[in-house]
Amino acid sequence: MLIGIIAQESGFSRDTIRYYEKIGLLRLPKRARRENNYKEYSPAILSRLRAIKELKKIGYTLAEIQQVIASYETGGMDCIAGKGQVLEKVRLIEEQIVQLQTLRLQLLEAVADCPDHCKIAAILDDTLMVR
Amino acid sequence: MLIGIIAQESGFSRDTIRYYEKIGLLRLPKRARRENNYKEYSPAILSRLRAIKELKKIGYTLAEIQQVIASYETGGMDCIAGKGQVLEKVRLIEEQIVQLQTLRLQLLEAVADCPDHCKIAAILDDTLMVR
DNA sequence: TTAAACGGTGGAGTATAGTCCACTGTCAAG
DNA sequence: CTTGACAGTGGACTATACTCCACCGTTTAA
Repeated sequence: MLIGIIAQESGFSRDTIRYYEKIGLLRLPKRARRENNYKEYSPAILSRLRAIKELKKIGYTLAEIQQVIASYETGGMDCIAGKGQVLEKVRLIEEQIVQLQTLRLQLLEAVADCPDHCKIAAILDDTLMVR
Repeated sequence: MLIGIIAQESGFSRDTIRYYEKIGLLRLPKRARRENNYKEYSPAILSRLRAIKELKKIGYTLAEIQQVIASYETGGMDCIAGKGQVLEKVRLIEEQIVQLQTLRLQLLEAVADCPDHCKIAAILDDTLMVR
């Protein structure tokens, strides 16, 4: 199929598919062309795009996706090691959540006394001392 | 003071300070030069860098910082409007937290049955159907 | 036939916040 | 004096994931 079709079927834009080819996430044989030089995308490429879509949904980066699919395709996919990596991702996410929650509290605190007392103005008073 | 000194005092790198000048977050009068053409940074610039540092700590982007400082300096700082903006930031943060928590659960779910059942492999089985 | 959509390529741009590189001039310390 | 650090400028690079632009050829539908 042509790129417009596979774009439609996969839910990725043509530009995104070309980008994935450029970074090696998708591989098209050089001979996969029509007579007019248009690229012929096989159903296998569509499958791969669907895999990419699913993995992106659970937070995998493109680099990680490339790695996971490569392992899978060479039959060397190690669920134990994969679990370790996933748990590491979970840990990073938990860290992020804590940071966001801290930030949230700080912001709420900043406006708690508004308009009687404005913490942002206080910061600026303390640092700029211009008023 | 010279850039090395203000970098030291402010905790920002020289490159960062130059970057802030470039994007207009810091403004140096053209005449603020020594005889050898080295830039002379006034204490006011240091104050401003300190303000930037504090605002970054509570999650403000550089664009937001530029805006807030500008308002403050023109005496037009509106605590009420500022509160609205802050609460909007809080809302976005809360959204992010929810997304991260969802993602966390999904990832934990993905490895829950590992190594008996590997969800990642299942995704790849479903999509790639190559094994 | 014509115009618009589609396809191709190469490359730059976007967002955000820096960071690094190349080159030149100045300053300070050994 | 010499060398290394410091300062300046312009511009490219980094990270991540696209998206847009310019230009050219092909296809499609009115």
